Amino acid sequence: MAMGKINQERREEILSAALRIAENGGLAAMSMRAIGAEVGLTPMALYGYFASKDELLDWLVGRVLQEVPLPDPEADWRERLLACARGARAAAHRYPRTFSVLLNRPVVLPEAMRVVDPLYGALMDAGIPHERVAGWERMFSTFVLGFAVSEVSGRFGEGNLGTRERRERLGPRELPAHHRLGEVLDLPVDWDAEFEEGLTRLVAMVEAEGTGPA
Amino acid sequence: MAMGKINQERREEILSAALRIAENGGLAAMSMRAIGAEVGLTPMALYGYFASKDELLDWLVGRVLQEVPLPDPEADWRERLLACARGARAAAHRYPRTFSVLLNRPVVLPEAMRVVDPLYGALMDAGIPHERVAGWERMFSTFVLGFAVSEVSGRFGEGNLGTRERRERLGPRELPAHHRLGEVLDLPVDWDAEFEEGLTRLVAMVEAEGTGPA
DNA sequence: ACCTGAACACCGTTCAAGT
DNA sequence: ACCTGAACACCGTTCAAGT
Repeated sequence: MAMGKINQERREEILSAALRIAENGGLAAMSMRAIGAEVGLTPMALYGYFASKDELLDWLVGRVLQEVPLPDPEADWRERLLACARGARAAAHRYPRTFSVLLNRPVVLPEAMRVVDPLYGALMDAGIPHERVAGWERMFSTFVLGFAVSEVSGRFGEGNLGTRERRERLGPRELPAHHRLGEVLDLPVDWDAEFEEGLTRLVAMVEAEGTGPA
Repeated sequence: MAMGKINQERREEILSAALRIAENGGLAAMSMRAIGAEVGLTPMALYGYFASKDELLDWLVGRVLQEVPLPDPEADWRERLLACARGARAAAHRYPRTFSVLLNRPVVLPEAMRVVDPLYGALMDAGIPHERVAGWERMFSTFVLGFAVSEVSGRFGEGNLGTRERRERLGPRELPAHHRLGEVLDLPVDWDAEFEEGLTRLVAMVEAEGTGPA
């Protein structure tokens, strides 16, 4: 940037505008021109706040991370882990078209550390050896982000509509296991319950490795 | 499309060209013009094979999935699960700039079912109740894809370079847990081992829920 | 310190036309 | 059945200029 003080409030305003545009219209609609118009500026004025659109997207990761609430530090470490996970998934549901930037871009922001820090704290309090805390945090956040992104990107399937007919187009020779399972695959899915089940398993695994409160 | 027979070979050729361009130059370099030039066609000729660039990207998901090898159906269910997971991660390392399309786009392709089918088969053979097979497959593939995408997108950090100085810029008040952990966070990470550890845990969990071979 | 306007080299895509 | 060329409405970004 090579720039002196710049108006931080205005920068936040620009990022919120970008987020708004991405949520109605999709990420593709989030052009510099559209963002500029949303805040009443020429597209070129944005280059006073961000060196490029790519840098703006990096900051947008931080803007989305701000929407993940921090857990109550007084709570049990289990409660803190659950609160972080549920808060992140809730943010994904709130910003379904933008959330995937979290998995697609290298995270090199203070905001990322702000969100990771309570996870480190909870894992230490669970008694995880210090040299293994970062690895557990990666497991935990990979599950949470992976699940949330899969949900909102539609990778898990949009309510299984049409799944049955697609399955039958290929036949039991190509898809033996699908056909053995049959109509069980068309059952509705309780995504909340599935997420909570995964979380419960993870917390149990942390508990098993931990040696009790530090 | 509203189109009769079209040259399937040519379509594969186009998708391979697109993959090649994305890998050297990044996804942003994968323009219709660039893809056309790579196969010796006008950009407009591509619209005879794909209705839009978006549809081309959907097919590209299938093209990447083709790179995930199918496991030996004679092997133990554990071996089959491991083979699928390692094969998918290997594909991510082979196509680091393209692989994230798998998590970002709804998957509605026969190729996706082709990859999922052996997972269903392995989970059934592990004794997972039929109505829970799809859920387990989602857990498993979320871990594998989430980990692989995080690795290649740099979300896990590029060898922790600069982590220390960024940590110290924020101080122990904002990042208490980071500072309690201190230099342990700068230790090098064995990604292969971390992936294998996660896999081992997942397989153990499947085994615990399963009731033995069907 | 912050913003604009014109311009450049690109995009994806439509349309009419060619063989 | 397959492909081209010109054109349209967009992009991100540079540069010189304005206050």
